[in-house]
Amino acid sequence: MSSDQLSPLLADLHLLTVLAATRSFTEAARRLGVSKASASTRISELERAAGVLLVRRTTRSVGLTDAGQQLVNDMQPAFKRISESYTAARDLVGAPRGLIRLTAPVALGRQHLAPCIAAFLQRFPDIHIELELTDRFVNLANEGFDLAIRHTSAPPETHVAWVLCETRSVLLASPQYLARRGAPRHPSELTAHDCLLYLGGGHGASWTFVRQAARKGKRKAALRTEEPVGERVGVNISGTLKANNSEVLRDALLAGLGIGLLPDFSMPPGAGEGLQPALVPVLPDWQVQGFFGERIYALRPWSAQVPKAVQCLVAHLRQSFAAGFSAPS
Amino acid sequence: MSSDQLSPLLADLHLLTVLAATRSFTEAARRLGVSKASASTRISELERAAGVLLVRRTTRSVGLTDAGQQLVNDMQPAFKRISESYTAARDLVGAPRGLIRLTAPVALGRQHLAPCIAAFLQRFPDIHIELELTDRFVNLANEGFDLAIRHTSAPPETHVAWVLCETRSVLLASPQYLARRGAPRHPSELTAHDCLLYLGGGHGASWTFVRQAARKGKRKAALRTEEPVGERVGVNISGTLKANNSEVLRDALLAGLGIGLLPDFSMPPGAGEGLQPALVPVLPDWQVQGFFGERIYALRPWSAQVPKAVQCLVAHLRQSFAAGFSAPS
DNA sequence: TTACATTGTTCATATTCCTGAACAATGAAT
DNA sequence: ATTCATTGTTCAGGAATATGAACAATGTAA
Repeated sequence: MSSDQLSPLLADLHLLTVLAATRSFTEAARRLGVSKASASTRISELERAAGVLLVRRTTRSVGLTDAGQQLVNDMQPAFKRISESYTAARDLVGAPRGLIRLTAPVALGRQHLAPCIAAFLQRFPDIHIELELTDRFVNLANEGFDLAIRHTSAPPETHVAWVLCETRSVLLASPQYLARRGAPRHPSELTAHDCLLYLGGGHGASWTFVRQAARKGKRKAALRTEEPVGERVGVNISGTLKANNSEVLRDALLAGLGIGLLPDFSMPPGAGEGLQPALVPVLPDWQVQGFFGERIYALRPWSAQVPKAVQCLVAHLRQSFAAGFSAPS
Repeated sequence: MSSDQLSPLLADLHLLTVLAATRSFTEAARRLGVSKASASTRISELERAAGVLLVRRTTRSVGLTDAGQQLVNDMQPAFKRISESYTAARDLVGAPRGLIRLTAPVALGRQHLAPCIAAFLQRFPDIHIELELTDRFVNLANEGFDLAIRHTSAPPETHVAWVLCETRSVLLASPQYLARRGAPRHPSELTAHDCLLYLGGGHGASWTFVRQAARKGKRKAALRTEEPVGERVGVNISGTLKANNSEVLRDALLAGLGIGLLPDFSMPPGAGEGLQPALVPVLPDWQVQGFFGERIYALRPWSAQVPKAVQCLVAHLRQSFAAGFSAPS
């Protein structure tokens, strides 16, 4: 059939693919920057033109008919290709520009990403960013994201992954708590403490400690211990508060509710520093392993080439994150 | 880059690919069924959005810049795929419909195709046909045709080819001419005659004859000749009229201007029949080879699947053409 | 169950985009 | 060189589309 009468339907067909991904008129419309009224009308119009029902509407949930799903499956790579070709052409000249849809964990995003991004946007005024903070692991390709910041130890192989920086997990408590309950001197003593547990990421209620050389300022003291470096100790922990939000945990730590594990970049400013530190390290000679990821990555669904704007953002983030987070003393 | 802001540009990008194929705003606009004003504005808008010059305008001829050509090359297969997917979905249910852009040789088209098509359109009111008659060999894919009718002996391998019918070339003259100049009894005598030559198709000014068993009504007479069946004779012909239009040749034949070669389907109604035939066969025991093609084909650029409307048209044409053309006696 | 929040659809209004004719520019033919 | 036909662009009027608030329907939570 002549493809020439298809031009005005292209936008509608693209809308259909977005609708298939979001399974929601509201969300699809939002993502395309049109009103949901328009989205609704255009899909209806498309169905009328095609003569086939493409979308199954149950007034509350949106699904695709077999015909619609088949159509979307056939077209999706084509639209992806067109999009990539277009941005490639656009990137040929001039300053990088365009919209970057970015997702990141809530805490990391608020504390570190947002400031970086502010500076970035000032430097590249033609780049727009849409930042969605969520601790849910979104499917980048399906939900239309260009980049994700992830705190993990093993990035998925199906994506392009840039390392932004290394991270550590640090065991912390407030001086008030330690004064009240005493500071543990061996991981096994933690069973007698209130431990604050991070929910999510599929972790159980246990921490694995590895003995390591003490940090700089205390090297001589550490070398005096009888225990060998490399010793492993697993501890089942229990406590009064479990939360899936690291900021809640941090605030609980500050309030003296117990001993908790935080990624180093989540530590409040001034932790372990100064005369009256808000939080101090617990068991500094031991490192907790495999709880929080060991690196921060920028992830991107695989594509033929990376848009210049995304390249710039990643470069900027690498630079900012490489500057590092002040590690607890 | 997020592909989501791309929706409104899709139609423009598609227009760009058509513009690349036609190298003309006027023609591209016509093919897409929009005004050239719109085509012009939209391309300008696209260039502004992309920030790159895509089209090289010399006010008279349209070319693409490197960036534009690259972009079109990248997107073309994607648009083709989308188009095919869409028509496939549309073909899932209901009566066949849609637009078929069809090209055919002028004479064949006017004389035989047009009547067939009239009946076809009546049977399938939802199918629209755009018929372009030209003796130029158009590039189907580039110029956006869905189907071509060709009179040839070897269809290109890159296309899907359906045989509509077999054809023969027939040597004819008017009774008046033969009465005036005498009827040749052997091909070699043609050098003394006025021969009407078809230009085009890359043929030179010679006809190759092969002796064959005489036709039905004269079998006994033919068997009496001394010459063996299969004898080949090449004749360099000359004459007063050469034309690239078989209808002009036919009219010249009718006017008694000479002896000419016509494909059997181009013969005027009643040729060789009745008491006062308008044209009579010349050298009926000889068959001219390799001049006009030996078959009529329907050709189609290769694609994953053939739209239902095109299938129906081809089936209809096969049926109509198989009924055959009344062969000269 | 009963509210509630959210979803998809509808409709009058406003915006956008397309149209068709007039114009300027150019290549071909005389 | 000059004419002529045709091309691409521009502009004002008009058709088609998008908008957003109001509505009805449905999954969820208490």
